[in-house]
Amino acid sequence: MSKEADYGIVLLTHFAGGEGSTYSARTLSDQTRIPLPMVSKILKGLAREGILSSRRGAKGGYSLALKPGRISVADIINVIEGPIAMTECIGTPGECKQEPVCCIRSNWQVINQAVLDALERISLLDMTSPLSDSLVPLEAGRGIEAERPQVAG
Amino acid sequence: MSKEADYGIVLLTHFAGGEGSTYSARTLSDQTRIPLPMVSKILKGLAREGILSSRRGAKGGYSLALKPGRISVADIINVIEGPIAMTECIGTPGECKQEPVCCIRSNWQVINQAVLDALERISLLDMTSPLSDSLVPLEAGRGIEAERPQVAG
DNA sequence: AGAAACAGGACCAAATTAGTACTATATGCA
DNA sequence: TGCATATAGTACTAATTTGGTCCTGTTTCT
Repeated sequence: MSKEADYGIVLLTHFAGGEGSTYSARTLSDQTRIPLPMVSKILKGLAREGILSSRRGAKGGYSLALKPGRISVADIINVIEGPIAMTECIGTPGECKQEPVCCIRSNWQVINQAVLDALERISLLDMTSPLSDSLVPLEAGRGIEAERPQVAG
Repeated sequence: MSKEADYGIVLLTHFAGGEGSTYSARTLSDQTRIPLPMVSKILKGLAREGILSSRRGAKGGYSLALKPGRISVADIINVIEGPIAMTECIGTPGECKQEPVCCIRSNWQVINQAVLDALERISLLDMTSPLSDSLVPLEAGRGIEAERPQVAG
C-alpha cells in the first residue's frame, strides 16, 4: 500500500474519532505529525472524491461527508490508489503477454476478491477501536498439507 | 505485488503442474512467455532460498525442492519480495514518525495477519486447479452499516 | 573439447512515489 | 473594505524502486 493511502487512513480515522468535527489541514498535520503539504494534498483528493466535505476560508476545514460506519477501508484505498489489485492482470485484463498461456489468473481473481471483501467489511468506525483478533481468514481449497515447509537458511 | 513475485508464482505453478519434472530456464521462458533473463533471475533466487533445487550443466535445470502441497503462496511472496506488509510499520516498527501518536497500527497488524493467514493456506497445489469461489473472507468487528457509501462522481 | 545450463553479480533505464511550491479563490471578521 | 485564514488546483522535482539486461564464471553431460 502506498504511503499516501496509509496516511489517508490515519487522517480519516482521526476524523472518525472526532465526532463529526471540522479540522484544518494544519491542525491535522500537528496532531498526526504528517507533513503539512502531504496532509493538504491527501485531503484535497479525498474531498474531490466525496469522502470529505470541505469549507474554504477562515474557520473552514474538512469534515467527513459520510458516517464513519459507512466508509470502508477498501473505499479509501480505492479512491487514493485506484482499484485494489494484487496482480497487474486483475485491473487491466488483456495487457499481459502471458495471459493466453496463464492458468492462474482466475485463481488470482478469487484471492483478490476475498481480500477485497475483507477490506470492504472493515469500516472507518471499526478502525477507531481495537479490531477483534479472531478475524477468520479465507479458507483455501485443499489447504497446506501437514506442517509448514522448511524454507531458506 | 511486484512483477517478480507474480512471475515467480506463475513459474512455480508450472512446476507444480508438471509432476516433479525438471525444467531449464529456457524451456520455462518458452512455455510461459516470460523473458528468459527474467526467468533466469527468478529461478536463481528461488533455488537460493530452497524452494527449487537446481542441477547445472547439460540436461540440468530446476525442479521443486518440496511437494507442491507444502509450499504456500505466502511463502513464495515472502522469499521473493520479503515480508508481506500492507503498511510500512508492519515490517519495520520504530521507523515511523507517526508511531507514537498512531492509534491504528495494532489494527493494521490484525488485518495484515488475516491476509497473511489466508495466503498461507493457499498451497501451490491449490493454484494448479480452480480455487473454490466460496472463500470466506475475514469478519470485521462491527462491519459496514447498511448499504455501501456513495462515493465519487 | 565443447555445448548446455546454472551461479552470481553488476548494471541501467524507466516508472512510480514522496514530497514541495505556487497561484488562485473563497470565507469570516474587524 | 481589507486582511488573515484556509482550501483548490496544478505543476514540479528528487529519490527510490522496479523491471529488465548482460557478462563472466562454473558445472556437467556427451
